[in-house]
Amino acid sequence: MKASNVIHPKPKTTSTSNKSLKPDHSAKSNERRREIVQAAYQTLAEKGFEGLRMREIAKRAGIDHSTLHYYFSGKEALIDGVVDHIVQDLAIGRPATQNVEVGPREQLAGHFNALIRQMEQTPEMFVVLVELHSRAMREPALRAIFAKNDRAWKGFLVETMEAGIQKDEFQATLVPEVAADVIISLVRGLSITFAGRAASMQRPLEQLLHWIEGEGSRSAAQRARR
Amino acid sequence: MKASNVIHPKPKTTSTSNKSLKPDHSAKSNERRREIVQAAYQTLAEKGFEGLRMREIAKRAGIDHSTLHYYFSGKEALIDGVVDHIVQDLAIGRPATQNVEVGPREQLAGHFNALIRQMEQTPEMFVVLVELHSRAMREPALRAIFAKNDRAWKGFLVETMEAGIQKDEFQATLVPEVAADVIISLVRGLSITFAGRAASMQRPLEQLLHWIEGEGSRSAAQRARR
Amino acid sequence: MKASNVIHPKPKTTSTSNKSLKPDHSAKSNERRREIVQAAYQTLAEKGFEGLRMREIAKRAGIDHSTLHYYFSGKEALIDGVVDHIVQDLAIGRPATQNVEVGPREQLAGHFNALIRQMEQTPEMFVVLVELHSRAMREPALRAIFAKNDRAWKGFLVETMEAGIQKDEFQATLVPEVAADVIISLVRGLSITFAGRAASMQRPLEQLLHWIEGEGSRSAAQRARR
Amino acid sequence: MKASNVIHPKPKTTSTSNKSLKPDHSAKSNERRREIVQAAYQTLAEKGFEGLRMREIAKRAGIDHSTLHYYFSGKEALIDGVVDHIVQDLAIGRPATQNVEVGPREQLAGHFNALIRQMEQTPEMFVVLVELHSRAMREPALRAIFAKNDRAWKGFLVETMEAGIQKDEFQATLVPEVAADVIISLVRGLSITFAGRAASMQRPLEQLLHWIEGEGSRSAAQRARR
DNA sequence: CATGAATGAGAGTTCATTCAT
DNA sequence: GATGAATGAACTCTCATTCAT
Repeated sequence: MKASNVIHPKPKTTSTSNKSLKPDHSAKSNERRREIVQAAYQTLAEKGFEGLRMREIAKRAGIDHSTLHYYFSGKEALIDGVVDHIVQDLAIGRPATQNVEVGPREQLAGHFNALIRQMEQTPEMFVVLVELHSRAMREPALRAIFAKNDRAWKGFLVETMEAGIQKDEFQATLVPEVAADVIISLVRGLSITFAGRAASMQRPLEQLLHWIEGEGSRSAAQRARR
Repeated sequence: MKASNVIHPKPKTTSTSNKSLKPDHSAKSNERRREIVQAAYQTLAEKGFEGLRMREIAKRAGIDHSTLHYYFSGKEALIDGVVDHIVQDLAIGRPATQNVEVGPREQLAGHFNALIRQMEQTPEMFVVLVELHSRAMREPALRAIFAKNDRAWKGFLVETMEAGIQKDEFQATLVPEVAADVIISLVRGLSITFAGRAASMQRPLEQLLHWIEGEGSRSAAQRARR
Repeated sequence: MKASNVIHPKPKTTSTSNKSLKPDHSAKSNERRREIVQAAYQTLAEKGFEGLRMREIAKRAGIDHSTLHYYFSGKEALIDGVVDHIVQDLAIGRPATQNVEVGPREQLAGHFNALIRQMEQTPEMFVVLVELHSRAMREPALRAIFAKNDRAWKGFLVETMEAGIQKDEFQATLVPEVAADVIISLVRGLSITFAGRAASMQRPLEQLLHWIEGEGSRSAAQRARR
Repeated sequence: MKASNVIHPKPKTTSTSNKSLKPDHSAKSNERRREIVQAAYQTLAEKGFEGLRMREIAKRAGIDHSTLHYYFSGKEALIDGVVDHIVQDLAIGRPATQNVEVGPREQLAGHFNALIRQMEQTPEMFVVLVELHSRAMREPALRAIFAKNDRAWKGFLVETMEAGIQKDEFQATLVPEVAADVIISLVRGLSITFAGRAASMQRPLEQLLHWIEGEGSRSAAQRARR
């Protein structure tokens, strides 16, 4: 990188979510914005923030780089768009709440499997996530976004833990909040350690699940009996 | 026709480990190099790769930016220096092997505590590590360096696991390698999730330790008796 | 590890004739390119390659130096443009073939006069030519361009020599190819020796013409009779 | 080239011959200076002024680049040294005056042969000469040096012409000064056109010699008889 | 005498951004 | 709405030169 992105630092309006600058959300316009965000997302996955260039994003989106500035007021606004996009994907990919139809153990196992599948199918997502987490360490605004996201994730996990304990599927001594933290951070760490090798995440996650069930839990005992 | 001369004369040796280019450095010179790497390290922690500027590193090191090029052939070489530095620190901060004097459980607990302390005392280190891991996802050479580092770390953990199982301090059903993977990735994830809040890492790590000990292990039983 | 990103991303295609990179240029754009080449040409004449600076060329062309990079991908490409320009001028300033209307002797004399006039009117051209020939001694690609140009020039001269011999205007013993070599190199040498004093080239060129005619040639005899 | 030579243009003391700045010409010191000039000469031949770097010259001379500044006050002074060197070589390689022992025709033929041999043996010399002539077009001081050199060369040639005419070895109608100009410029031009192919210079020079002798001159007649 | 260290001016190049069309 | 042209600030890197040792 010769010239950097951060060239014109601008007043820095704490950024990260002052969207709504362009209120004319015609359907076509919104579609274009989505395409651009997608292009930015891919570029970010491949080059990182360090190598993220407006011109490349524009080219990938099939538009002129000037046109890009028509849809997004600047690089920061575009990055905000990418963050929004990924946060939405994250929300979609995660159960909003404990499903009463399936048991907690099954639910958690399903959650883990979903994560593994996602890493197999869209590995770029995890690359971008690490990139963003890295940036979040320096940008409070972004950190706040992830914190909020984590709270939602953790909420689901805590709910699942409590249900599991109650139904005697999980270890009784489990502290739901601590277990949720372990799950979140382990997944996060695994996506770095085993980047691009989703299959390798399986056994560690299984191990975690076993621990959560505990030796004497009903489900564990049942499975042992089988 | 090669129009202008010597514009970018570097053969570009794909770099990454042609250290020893400046082998016989006087003590003072080596000291300067260390200072510069330290400055680069701090700058990287604060600005990330995205905002890493030679001029700022130089200013931080208290030298002219061209002097910086006297010590390091270019930005790449300097970054290699930072990577070397952090990898060394990593090696130093980690037990090389299982200590026979203390029990495996104590050893592991000590390891976790050391990590927490390190995150309290040098939080930048973890910021830089995430930055580097992020970059490693795109750069095989860097990935290889971390892979090697992980192997050493995992080696120690596996050894500890085996010793713990043998001495009946750890769960007998434990698969040492899987447990080691869990530990490494959990620590990695925690350093992101709880960046700057080292204390919050404690309970998740304790939970992990309990799981590793298992309910019926001797040490757990002993501690329960007390 | 590729430390910094995109620092020198150019694949460096060894260049020299990847023209047509910007093929479909609007008339205005092409005009600008011509202006820039002209500015580069003038700067080269005044400062030589040694003192050729992108910023000065830009200033001379009345544009920002970064705009210059909009039209030419780099210094090399710009220099290639200058070479193209001068080679074209060279081709234009030289009869493509022997004109049947005028006699060979007259044709050659006219050629010499044209050269003298050109040196009077555009002395920079010869300065640039020497600069380029100097560079060609080290750059095979440029040498090839001049070799091609020389072949065309020599072709015309050989044709003229042959016609002159046949029409008994030139010495019968003349070896056309050798004479052509003499002409080309003498002109080249005169433009150095008498740089900026075009008039001084006249007598040497007349002497050469006399020698080519020879003592007993018809035209010489005729002129002597008059 | 990124940074240029001409970086610190300095008052420009019209340069080109203010030597004697370092009066302590101990034998050893003078020897060193000669070595450095030789190194600069070679580098100039290979890279041209455009690529001439003090550090490379120093390395080639086997000394530190700082030491080079001890022997030469700066780049300009060193270049002056190279010019002096080549001008001396030029003087040595050329008969100071007409040799009465051998006939003028023989003398001239010998002169041409000597030039061809020199181009075979030390082609770099001609590369450097073109480089210097190119620069002389922009630097009056250097131009003056070459003018002086040319006067000496021309003096010898005129003398030879006159002797040849008198002894009836050369064409009676020859104008010695014009013929001398032709010789000088032809040689100059040939060294460019046939750079690195000294043998190709032979026939053009023979042609010139024949013309100078003229058809009916005694020597030509004699040779024809043989 | 010689050198390692340091400097500063400036080079080519990049890139986000703006503006007129 | 879209684009080609233009900008300027900032970047990495180079090099002749100087200075303390």
